Amino acid sequence: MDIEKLADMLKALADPTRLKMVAMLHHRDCCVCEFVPVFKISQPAVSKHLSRLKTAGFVKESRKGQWVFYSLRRETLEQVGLGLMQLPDMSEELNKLEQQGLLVNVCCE
Amino acid sequence: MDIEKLADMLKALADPTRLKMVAMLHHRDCCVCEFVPVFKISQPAVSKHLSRLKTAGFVKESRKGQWVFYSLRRETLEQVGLGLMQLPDMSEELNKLEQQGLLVNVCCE
DNA sequence: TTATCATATAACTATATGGTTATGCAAAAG
DNA sequence: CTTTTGCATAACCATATAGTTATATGATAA
Repeated sequence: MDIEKLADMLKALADPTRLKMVAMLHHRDCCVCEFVPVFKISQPAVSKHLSRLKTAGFVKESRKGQWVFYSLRRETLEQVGLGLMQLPDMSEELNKLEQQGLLVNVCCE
Repeated sequence: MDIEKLADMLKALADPTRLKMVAMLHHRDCCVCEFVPVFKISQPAVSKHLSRLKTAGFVKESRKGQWVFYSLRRETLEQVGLGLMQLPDMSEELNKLEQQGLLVNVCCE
């Protein structure tokens, strides 16, 4: 995965409120008005957090009558886990450093 | 793992520069002055990123003469991966909602 | 000792982030 | 049709974040 994309997905998760939202959605789909009393923040704040999670691909929404329910896209969470285990190869950057003589060589280590 | 702690660790990773630093350290220990030409940011900026990674437990430092080399703490990365797979149980929060009659029940779904 | 190099920290700045209130719209209820 | 409920968006504000330059410190070189 592109490292900029991975960083953006991590940023979407890197907030206690959004992490707890994901944990709740692990149990059960939830609608916006159910999150409000749990986190004790305003409804627009909840909507913005869910929008952030949606943009990053962690949740999808579906309207049920007057409610909008959010559900977890578990495969996206797995992608992030995999992405962390398989970080992109940076050896080219290190090779460039070596060609420019910018690698530090410590004697007697 | 505590969800606040996990969020904080994710925040430390959720930056393209720091993610690339971790990827580089996956190959080889690096000192501060090696990162500077790779990321084209100032030396203090590099130091601050490394300090953030260190506080979160992702790297450790060791002085080698005049240089300070940073190395990866791979077990911390694994902890984060595990933490994402085993998010804390939020069923208690859902039970509270149910007791308060705040769970939405959609008919005919 | 003095000068230089590598690094860390302090002070500052611009932008990102997470919250708020106000408001508009869609769906359900009266 | 009118009112109410649930949600999203806009505008705004305070704090966090990521960069900068200036400077202090520790280790090496002269």
